Amino acid sequence: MTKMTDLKSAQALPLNTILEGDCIAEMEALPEASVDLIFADPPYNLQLKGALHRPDNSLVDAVDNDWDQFQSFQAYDTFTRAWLKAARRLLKPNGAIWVIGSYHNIFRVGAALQDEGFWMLNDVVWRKSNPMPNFRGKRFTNAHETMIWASKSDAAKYTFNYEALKALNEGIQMRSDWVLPICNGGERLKGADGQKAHPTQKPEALLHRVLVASTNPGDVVLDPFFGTGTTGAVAKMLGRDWIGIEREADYRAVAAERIAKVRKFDKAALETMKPKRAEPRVPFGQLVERGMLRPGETLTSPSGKSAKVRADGTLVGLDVKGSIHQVGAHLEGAPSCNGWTYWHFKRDGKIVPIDVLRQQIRAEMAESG
Amino acid sequence: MTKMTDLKSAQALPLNTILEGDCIAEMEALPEASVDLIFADPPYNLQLKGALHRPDNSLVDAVDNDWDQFQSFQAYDTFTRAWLKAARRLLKPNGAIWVIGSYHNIFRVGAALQDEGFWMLNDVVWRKSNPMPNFRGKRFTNAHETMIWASKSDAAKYTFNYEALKALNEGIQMRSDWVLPICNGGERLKGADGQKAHPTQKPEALLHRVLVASTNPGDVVLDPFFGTGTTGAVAKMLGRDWIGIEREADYRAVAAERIAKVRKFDKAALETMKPKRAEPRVPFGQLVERGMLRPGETLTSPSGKSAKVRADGTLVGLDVKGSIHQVGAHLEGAPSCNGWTYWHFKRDGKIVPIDVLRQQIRAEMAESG
DNA sequence: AGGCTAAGTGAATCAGGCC
DNA sequence: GGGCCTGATTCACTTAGCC
Repeated sequence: MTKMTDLKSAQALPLNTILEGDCIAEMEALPEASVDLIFADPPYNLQLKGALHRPDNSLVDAVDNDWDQFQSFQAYDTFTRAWLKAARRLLKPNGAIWVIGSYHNIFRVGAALQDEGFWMLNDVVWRKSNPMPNFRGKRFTNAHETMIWASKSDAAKYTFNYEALKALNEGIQMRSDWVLPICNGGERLKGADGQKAHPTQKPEALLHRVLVASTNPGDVVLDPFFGTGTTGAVAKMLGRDWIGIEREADYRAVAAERIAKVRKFDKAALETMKPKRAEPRVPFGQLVERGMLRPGETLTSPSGKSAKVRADGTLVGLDVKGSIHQVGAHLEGAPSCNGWTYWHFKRDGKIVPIDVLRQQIRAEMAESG
Repeated sequence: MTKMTDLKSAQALPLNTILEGDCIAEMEALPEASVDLIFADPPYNLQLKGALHRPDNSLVDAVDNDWDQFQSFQAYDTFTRAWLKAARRLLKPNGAIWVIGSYHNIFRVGAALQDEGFWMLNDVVWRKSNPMPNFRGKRFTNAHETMIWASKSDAAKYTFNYEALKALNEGIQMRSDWVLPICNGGERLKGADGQKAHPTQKPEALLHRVLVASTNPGDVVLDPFFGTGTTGAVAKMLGRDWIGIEREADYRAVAAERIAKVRKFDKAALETMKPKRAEPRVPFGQLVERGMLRPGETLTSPSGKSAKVRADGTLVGLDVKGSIHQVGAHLEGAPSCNGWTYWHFKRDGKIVPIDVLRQQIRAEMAESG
């Protein structure tokens, strides 16, 4: 049974834990096709040539960690392709991946994603509302980072909570550029020495939007470059399961402590706006069977077309017969037509769309469970 | 003498003309190290599978030209590396290149640039103020394109007119994300049939900013994918010399006619380039993403109503869910409601309207420009 | 002229379920 | 998996047309 296999894979997964070690080896040890989403913030391979000072001569605390050093583009590519391959194996067929980077590495990552068979869905720009300025006046303020969102393949039925994102954006569909502040203030984790615990901690708001957009409650989210665990913290809040992989003990310790403090949001708060497709399908014929519309009754369209209802739930127009959608499309010369909103009938002297009858049936269904 | 060599090369250049033919062959025929800047808008290699209709059933006029078709990523890469190699040969040692693209091609272009020895200076995001929406609700609105700005090598003393850009941006350092409208209206070139002359004409404002930033008057600017000649038109306005290369006779004809009409710089034109500074819209969902309000938290109204916040920035009340405005209006039995002033939350023991949080975000945004 | 409404359009990798 | 059918889905801006 498929269900049992799923269950077995799920049980084998070390959910809601931080794995220690190299992400490639750790991913290879996990069961294939077991993860719904991967969020990855890999090393950026910054090519910094020396210390950078602000105009007031203070030193900029740049990323100079060992884990960000690669000998060449080729070495970086080899590393990138290896972890992407391991990541792809882990994803369920309908799974997806997000990778974030800057101009130093994102183009190599993007090309590798395509070469490995991922299917790009969007590139999303995180537009920082408070970036570090360019102190020397030699370039544009580096005010954004780029995220790539890709499904496992071009055939994948990836998750996208369109209505929820549209709600987040007050009724307008969400764009590919997101304006969000960088992570600082109380959210920025500090070590015992008061220094920032991780040089590139991502803001929780960014992960919130990523996870609301592309996962559902109960999904498994894996982050192979876990760092201080922003992915895990937000996943926990949102009722998603998570797995982190991190090499550095210091980061693991900070992440574990951080996530332990996180409270999950109430179940009701996790519900988001749902698409219409999620509602039960009501065949048009049911309206006729139930006597809401009589065979022989005439339906009309806003454009002045008309057709008659038949006993089997089909319509017949001037030179056409078929479903409410087919007849509407034919009469309009359109490639398709939503008959529910196209066709109208008369009730109490008013012209109303037949969709109100469908809504009536759906309301009844909801009441009776 | 270096000066003489420069002069000789410059004289051999076919300045302010459109060369006909394949850009690789044409570039190879020009003298090396003779060009100050290259602006390239190569084919994006869109992989469209079928017709797309808008919700009103009208057909989207997609880019399906032959010149955008490639057999595979490998074929696209071969093409890309060939023209980049020819372009690099043409550049003076301190020259630079801009390439524009979308997620379909820009990652491959970026990786190839690095592999060919170009040195990335910035990636710049063109945020379209009026992009085409995603009609099926399957992805984020594809609301931006990416430009890469790179010098010929990491040793190049490239041109960057920092102060001019800062002035263009009202005294604030220019960022790597530029908000500009797409090219339409009177600027959009039409053919004799009234149809758009080119499917992907770029706005002059974009080229204006590129050329002001990275060239000086008298510099030579080459565009190997000239199209309808936006680069040439803006270069002429700004007193730069230009060279275009274009395969298609139709495009060449339109471009030549267009550029002939252009007059050199007119100060009034600069005024239109200034970004608008309207009060930014802040979706309520951003308060949730940013952790200013917690999913599950209760909001109250002065009239004693209450509702709970959900993870997607919608509210859920007794028998209603939706935006802060919708739920407020419903609970009051009013036709509309300003949720920002209607809903309140508790902070430091005091009841305050959620609008204070919006003001807080706007203050942050104002600081960052 | 001016104000209003309707129609048109832009680099797009744009469906899902059932039989 | 293929074929067939249902039915869900858009934002900002420009231009044309009408009053």
